Amino acid sequence: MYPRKERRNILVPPNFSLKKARLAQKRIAEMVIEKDEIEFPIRYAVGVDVAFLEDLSIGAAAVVRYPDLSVVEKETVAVKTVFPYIPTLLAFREVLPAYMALRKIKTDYQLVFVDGNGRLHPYRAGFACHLGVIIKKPTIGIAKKLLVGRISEWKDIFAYIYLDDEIIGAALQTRKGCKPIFVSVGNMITLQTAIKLTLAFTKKGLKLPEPIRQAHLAANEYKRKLAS
DNA sequence: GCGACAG
DNA sequence: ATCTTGTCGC
Repeated sequence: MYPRKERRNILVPPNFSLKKARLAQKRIAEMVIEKDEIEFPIRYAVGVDVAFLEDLSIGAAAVVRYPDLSVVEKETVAVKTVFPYIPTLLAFREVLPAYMALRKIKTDYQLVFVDGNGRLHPYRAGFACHLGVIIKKPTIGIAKKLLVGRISEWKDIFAYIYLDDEIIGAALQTRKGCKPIFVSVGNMITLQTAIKLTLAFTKKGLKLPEPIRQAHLAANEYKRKLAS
């Protein structure tokens, strides 16, 4: 039926159609704008992340100010999990909680960092593209593991990721002694700009860009609050 | 057919 | 992602 792991805490909805999901991803991939349509100068960037607790999906969003990288706002939400984790279909599981957390943000942000891939996806329609097309805002995908593609030659801390002779993302060793992170275009941005901004939003000595790191912390904070 | 596979 | 304490290294 669907890929990997038969032990899931949730089943695909009875009305789910893989064919339709792929068509949706194809449309999303076509809607992605790979041009810099960002409002410069960037003053605020928000990071979104999703955590899980039993049958709940916890969406978190954290706004970071540039260039000092201090946290100015954090919002969280909890909704019932409606879709299992299936590689390449991550967005169908996480977009709703991420979108709802983002909707609570009052700060006027110019950029969104998403915990997952953008174009670094077999159909060029990862979570960051999916969310980016929905909210019509510049998004950057940040993943901690490689989903698809091949890492080319490393040039210092940098290496492009190729898939079908096409550059779909980049690996960045943001911290010495750590595995790299994988950056890719979500929407309304260029890979080059996405790389520069990722580095600009990553604190020295830390691996992840601050918006993502803070969203992750906020999600876990809210999670243990619910658990207690 | 087999293995790989974001969070 | 989640289950979990201390511990090795820069």
